Amino acid sequence: MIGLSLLDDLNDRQREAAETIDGPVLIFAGAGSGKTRALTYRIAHMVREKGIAPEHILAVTFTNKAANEMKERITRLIGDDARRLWAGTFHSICSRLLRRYGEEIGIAPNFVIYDEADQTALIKQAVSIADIDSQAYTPTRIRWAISSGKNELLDPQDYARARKGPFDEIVARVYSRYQQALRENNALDFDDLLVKAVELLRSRPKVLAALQERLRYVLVDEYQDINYAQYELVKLLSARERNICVVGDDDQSIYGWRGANVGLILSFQADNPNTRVIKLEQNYRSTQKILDCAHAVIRVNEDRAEKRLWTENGAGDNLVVYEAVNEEEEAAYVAGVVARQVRNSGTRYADYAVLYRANAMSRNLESAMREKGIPYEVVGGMSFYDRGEIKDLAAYLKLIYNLDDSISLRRIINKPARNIGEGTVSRLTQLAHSEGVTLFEACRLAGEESDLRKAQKEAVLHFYSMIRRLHEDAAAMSVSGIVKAVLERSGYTDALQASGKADDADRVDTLGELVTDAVKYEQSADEPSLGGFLERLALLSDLDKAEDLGSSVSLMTVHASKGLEFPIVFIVGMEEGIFPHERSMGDQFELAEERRLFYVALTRAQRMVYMSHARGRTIYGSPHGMIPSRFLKDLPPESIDCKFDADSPLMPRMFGDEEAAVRERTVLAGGIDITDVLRRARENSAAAAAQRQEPQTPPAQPSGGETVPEPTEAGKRKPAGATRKKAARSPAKQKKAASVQPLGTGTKVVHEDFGEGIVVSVDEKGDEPAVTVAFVAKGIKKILANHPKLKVRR
DNA sequence: ACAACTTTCTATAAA
DNA sequence: AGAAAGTTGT
Ligand SMILES: Nc1ncnc2c1ncn2[C@@H]1O[C@H](COP(=O)(O)OP(=O)(O)OP(=O)(O)O)[C@@H](O)[C@H]1O
Repeated sequence: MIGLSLLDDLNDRQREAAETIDGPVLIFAGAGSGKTRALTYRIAHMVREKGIAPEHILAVTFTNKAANEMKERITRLIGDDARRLWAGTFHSICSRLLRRYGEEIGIAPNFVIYDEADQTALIKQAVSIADIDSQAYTPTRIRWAISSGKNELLDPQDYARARKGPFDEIVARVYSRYQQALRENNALDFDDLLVKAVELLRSRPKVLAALQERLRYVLVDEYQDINYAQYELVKLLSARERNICVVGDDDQSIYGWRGANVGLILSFQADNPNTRVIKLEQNYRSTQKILDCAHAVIRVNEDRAEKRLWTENGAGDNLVVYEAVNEEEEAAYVAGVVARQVRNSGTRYADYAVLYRANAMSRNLESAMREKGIPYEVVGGMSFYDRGEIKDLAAYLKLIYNLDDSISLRRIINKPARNIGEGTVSRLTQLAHSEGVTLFEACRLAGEESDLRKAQKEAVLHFYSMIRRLHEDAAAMSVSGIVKAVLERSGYTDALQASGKADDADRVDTLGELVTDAVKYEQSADEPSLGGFLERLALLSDLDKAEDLGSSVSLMTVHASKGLEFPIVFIVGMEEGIFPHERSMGDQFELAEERRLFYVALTRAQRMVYMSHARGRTIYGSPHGMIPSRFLKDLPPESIDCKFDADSPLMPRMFGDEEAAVRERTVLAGGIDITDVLRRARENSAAAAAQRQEPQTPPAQPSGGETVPEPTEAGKRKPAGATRKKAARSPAKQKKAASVQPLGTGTKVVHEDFGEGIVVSVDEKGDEPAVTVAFVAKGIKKILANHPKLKVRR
């Protein structure tokens, strides 16, 4: 439909990237410069103009959602051929590879994928057998160590050889047992998917050759966050044709903690002779002020490739830094701004994202959103798929799919209660050991002859035949049919319904949703299968799992927001110990990564950013005083407005006895000196006041109007969340919004009844913005910002 | 074996 | 504060 103008949507540099299809290409550029778009169009161009069959192209993305959206966009550009493209995350691609070719290296095609909880459970077993002090060496720490070993492609022997201390010694021992246990369970953990895929390609030249023949063009997005195993995989696959195009930004490397190595993108050019390096400098996403702030933050880091971005989008509004009393008030502020803007400024809920450093911080935000009736969607954290009942159901499915999976078996053998307790399970384990059979087979043996009591024998045998029958029947059933059969035959639903508790009724509903999920899967998958469904369950990213971002406010971690964009972004919890996180504060490298993370957060925004920090916060149930994040200090003062809330009873004191206020607040904050907060607040109020004197200064309240960059195309990795046109606003709304504009902290005002005064704070929590004004004659009063008797004093 | 109660631990980030 | 783990009584 686009004809010859396919590449018209690209600038010159992007077009160069899209047209250079042979040999190594590195697209290296800052945030929002159109890297992903260049990649997408490059694929379309290859198929459409260069006649390359889509099945010869492999595109690796960071989430499956990104892969699907890329496919969809390419489908729009070139038609249904795009469906034959290979696109996905490293993990899903490896999983598919191993299902197909895994037997070559001894992996049965019905392997199951172990998630973190399964891994930890397995390590616990390995640790207990190995008689290791599990106090000093927690399963979690060992899991981390094993995982980082795997990311470097170290097998247990390599790990033992490279050990550096007593901890590594233990890890090496556990690692070896752990791998043994995985084999016995016919399971792979997340990291194994990569490790085994590399092993396959390295050791089976025929398989490698077949894949190289098929995958002649390899493209990788977000290359700054790949680990060594992934690097090796890409290298192997692209070794023959050497048509490898990678895209990334060293400033956005935020996954070092899980083994990603930013050096791999920095050395790409050296690694691949004749690499064409393409740098993109025009930013299409954000306002100049957002870019200024982002650059001011990231330039502090050393050892980075300097990239200066420019934009035609205009300056935009000043970014806002809000000081909240505590986390609740912070959340109320966010919800208040959203509610008011959606009401008054013609924005939509989907235009907003609230970003935070840690998943646990979503709680307050959620309740604030609920309170104001704002639709929201939490990405990641404790989601649908993490609920106990879903994991139970998944465990049933895994066991039915792979009868060797003892971890899943243990999980559900007594769910619902079947009178098979811990004691019985450990007897079964012993039996399995002594007879050299799987735990599942041990159930059958135990039912025939063993020292179990009659009731237990029957229960175990009954469980065995139930699973056995499901396993056999599954072959002829649809995925949703299997799911339903499990729920019925296991008695799981019955038990929940019989309990009569409200929570359990909710659980029944949740399980019903998984049935729906299975039906949807059947409809969308090319060849639906239980294995495919389980793979999806295991490998979907948090972002993939989230639904309906198109009509709600998105709540997610900064990590999850990578690659996305939103018109308006909130970044909450800008405090020392939170962002940067205290566990990163002791290490320069980790601190630099925290800074990059903040850079990523800022650069998600198209037209407005609100940052907030709380003076106090409840952590582990007890109150803590918080210091504003060091990153806030790096923001250019001329591009930000600071606000704080005078409703806190302490604030007015600042105008009288400031020292007392400081003392009082120091106590409030748990003994931590917050003088710095006050100093900064004063400075910024003064700066803001000074700025407001100048006529051309944009208003503090984002109007959703003039400075808004043009709406994006159907929208990046965020389908329905595109920006609204400004023309849609009614004159009445415009007038209303306009009258609110100039009242920021420090503004001098005059009131018909109260006389002259100065704005002490702006309250955005309510539906209508209110200001607290210190009147010279009448003292401090709180008034609606658009009150007709209130005027700005020139 | 299991429900109800008490104590301890927890919250980086994620496929 | 809330979840997980541990403990007690039936
Ligand atoms: N040539 C262009 N003309 C107009 N808009 C563009 C152009 N290229 C990209 N854009 C828009 O700019 C925004 C950012 O593009 P894109 O997501 O591709 O950037 P990116 O470099 O991948 O960003 P990030 O580094 O954050 O992942 C998108 O909304 C995209 O539609």
